[in-house]
Order: sequence, then structure tokens, then C-alpha cells
Amino acid sequence: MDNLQEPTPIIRRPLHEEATDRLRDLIVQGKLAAGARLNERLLTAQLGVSRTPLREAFKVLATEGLVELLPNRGAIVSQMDPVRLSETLAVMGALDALAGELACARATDAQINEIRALHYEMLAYHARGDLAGYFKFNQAIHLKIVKYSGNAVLYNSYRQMNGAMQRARYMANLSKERWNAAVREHEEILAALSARDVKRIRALLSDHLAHKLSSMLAALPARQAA
Amino acid sequence: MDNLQEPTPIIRRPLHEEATDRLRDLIVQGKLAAGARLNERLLTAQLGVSRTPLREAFKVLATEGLVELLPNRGAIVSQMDPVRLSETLAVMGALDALAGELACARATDAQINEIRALHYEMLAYHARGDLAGYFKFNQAIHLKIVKYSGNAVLYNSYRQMNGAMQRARYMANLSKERWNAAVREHEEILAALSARDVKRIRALLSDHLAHKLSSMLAALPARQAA
DNA sequence: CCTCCTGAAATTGTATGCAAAAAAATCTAT
DNA sequence: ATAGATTTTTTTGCATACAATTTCAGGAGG
Repeated sequence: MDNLQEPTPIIRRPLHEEATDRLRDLIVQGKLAAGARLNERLLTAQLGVSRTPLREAFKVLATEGLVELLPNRGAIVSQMDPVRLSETLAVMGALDALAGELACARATDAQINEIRALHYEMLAYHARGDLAGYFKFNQAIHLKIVKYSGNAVLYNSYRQMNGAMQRARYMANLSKERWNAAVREHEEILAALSARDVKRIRALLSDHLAHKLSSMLAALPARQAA
Repeated sequence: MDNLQEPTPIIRRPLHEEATDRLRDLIVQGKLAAGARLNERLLTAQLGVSRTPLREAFKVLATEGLVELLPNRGAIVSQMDPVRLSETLAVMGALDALAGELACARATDAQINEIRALHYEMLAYHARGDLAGYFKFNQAIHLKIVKYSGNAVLYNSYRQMNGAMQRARYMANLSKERWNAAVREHEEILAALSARDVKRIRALLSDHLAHKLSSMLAALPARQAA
């Protein structure tokens, strides 16, 4: 008998990748709040890696815009102020519009059905009033649209900005009205995508993001004060 | 007398930043060709830094998309194949259109005149048939438009993609016809910006980038063969 | 001549050490 | 007591050392 029962090659991911992902999660999930100092000694202990890969992770997250490097004074979680929030959403709106346009042209029917499935799952969470679940599927839908645009560069940019946004998202505890409106907008987006109506999906996605922006901006100063 | 004649604080930039910028230049200028391996020993000697900041630079450039990290096998300059070229230009087109729109609304008259000045400088190089000089000002114009959009997130994204493109640009040794057409397009873009015609500048910039793409795509396979 | 193996050399991944800078604590003089 | 100076401690930036992995060279066997 041969001992080759194990087809798993035991790939060891580089520690700096692992550290980057773990740190990013901590930041996106808000466990490391904006402005918090990233102490190397503490984090090496916490993540179980040495300073070298940890510091590499800092550099990566800095270029992603999630942390800020203060020379000789370490790294802090970067702030997500209203200005940056609007700027990011404006760019995401443009990217989303392009993605929708491309997805209309290129997505397979199976892919559109996959999006439709996510849409219904999202509706379920909306019906239950489960905001967290709703956000999760909401986001999944937008990411799928971008993915099915077939443009990898677009997908990467969008994904990165989405990460930066996500940690601001919990703040947008949107009103019932805005929530309902958002769901209606999603219905229309799905309809436009199914009809492969390029013109329409562009407009819908642009507006959708713009509305998201104003609702978040409205919620933001309230949080800042608290 | 006091010895405070020197207001320059002698700021020492972190070595990893210096290394990142130097490496990025080498890649963008094509001195490090696509696919070239980045040997750590060689580059540390060449840049005069140790492996630590150099490797941090690798990570940063990898997230920028300029290099590719092969686990346990080092880093190579990432390829700029036709697919990625089109994808990048498609995204830049969307960003450029948004930037033009915002710049129309927000740029001061002085800023628009600054762009006009760059435009005329570009025309001078076109008249002389100096392609390199033309490209330089062409690029400066587009970057200014994005800058004057007043959206820093947009500017950063655009800048990053522009860097990735720049090293493919030398390939696009465009035809006389395409060159003339591009100049005409720039005339129209400037006119639309001056008139602050949002609708029009969006369309113009989108088309402009699309045309740039097809001209580059036409030039690319020829290069690949050579 | 080619293929497969084996070990040496080179290269990368990670940890650690040392020096410089910043932050904190202590002391001093008003 | 407090503002400022001075020392101590902590933290960061960079270099280097060591271990793991890959690559390369040479040789045995087909």
C-alpha cells in the first residue's frame, strides 16, 4: 500500500498574510476602533507572530487606507470622517454603475439567478427586521454584481473600498423609511439587471449609492456626538 | 545671535517609503520589466537598504498591483497583459468621468486656467511631434482634472491605476491619426470643462479613455510578438 | 541523451538584537 | 504646587541571524 492517501498539500500561508487578514477583520468589525494605536508588542502577543510580519501587515493595511502610519510613533486605525465617507461612496457609486453596466452585458442567466437568490434571502432578513443579516446579503449582492462584471481590476478596487466602508456601516442604523426605500431600489436594480437594461441599471446604482450616502451622513454626526 | 536660522526640520523619510518609491519608479519606467524577478540580495545592495524595509516595499507594491508575491519564491514584476490593460482602462474611464463631473461643479476658474495652460503646453509637444513630452502633459492634465474634483479617495485610486498604466504606455506608439484625434478630444474636454457642461464632459472622458484603450490594444499584440 | 535522484548553494520567511526616537517618570527650582 | 529639565522606560526602525524552502549542479541509472 502506498501512503499517498493525503492529497492535501499542507500549504502554509505566509504569516504576514494571515496577520494582515486578522488585523483587517479586527478593524472592519470595529474591534479596533478608529484612532486606536496598534501596539506592536501587544499585537505580536495576541496574534502569535513576530514583529516582522506584523509590521508588513501594517504597511499593507496602510496602502489599503485602513491604518495610518505615524513615523516613529507607530500605527493607528485610520479615521472614517464624513468627508472621507462621502468621497468613498461617490467613487463606489461610479464603480458600481460601471459594474452594473458590464454585468448587464456579460453576466450569465445563472449568475443573475444567483443574485436573485441573494435578493430573496435579503428580503427575508428585511421582513424579520434583522439589520445585520440584511446588510450581509445587501453587501453580497453588490459584490456579486461587481464580480459578474468580469472585470478583476474593478472587483479589487470595489472590494477594497467596501472594506473601508464596512466599518462605518454599523453606524448607519437606518430609518424604517430609508430601509424600505433601499429594498425597493434593490427590486428595481434586480429588474433592470434581468432585463439587461444598461441605461437603467447605471442610473439606479448611482442613485442607490447616493441615497446610501445621505442616509449615512445623516446618521454619522449623531454618532460622533455620542 | 541665535542659531535658529534653519527652519528645515531635517525630516528623515522612513526607508521603506523611500524603497517603495524607488522601486515603483523602476517598475513604472520599465527599468524592471514585467515578469522580472526581484532579487532581494541584489536590490538591497542597489538601494542601500536592508531586507526588512525592502520586503515591506514588496508588500506595498503587491497591494498596489505592481508586483506579484510568489510564496517562498520571491516577487516578480506583475504582467500587464491586454486583459488587465482593458480592465484597468475601463475603471479609469469611470473614475475619469466622475472626476470630470465633479471638477465641472467644483473647480475654480484659476484651476481650469491651469489645466488650459497644460493643454497648450501639450499642444506644443504635439506640434513638434514629441511623443514623450506629449504624454507627460497629457497625463498631467488628466491628473489635474481628477485632483480638482476635490475627492481625495478618487484621486488616490486614479493615481494608483495611472501608475500601473504608465508602464504600458510606452508601448502605445500611436498612429498619427489617433494622435490627432486624441488632441481634438482634449480640445473638446477643455471646452466642456470651461463651459462646466457636466453631461458632455462625462461622455467625452468616457469615450476618450475607450479610444485610448483600443489604440493601445491595437499596439499591444505587435509588441508582444516582438 | 535523457530522466530521476541527491546534496550543495542560494533565496526566502521569520525571529531577534541593537540603536534611535518618543513617551513616561522623576527630579529641581521657583 | 507647578513648569521645566533630566533621567528612565518604552516603543519603533532597521539590520542581521537562523531556519525552512527552493533552485541548481552533478551524477547514477536507464
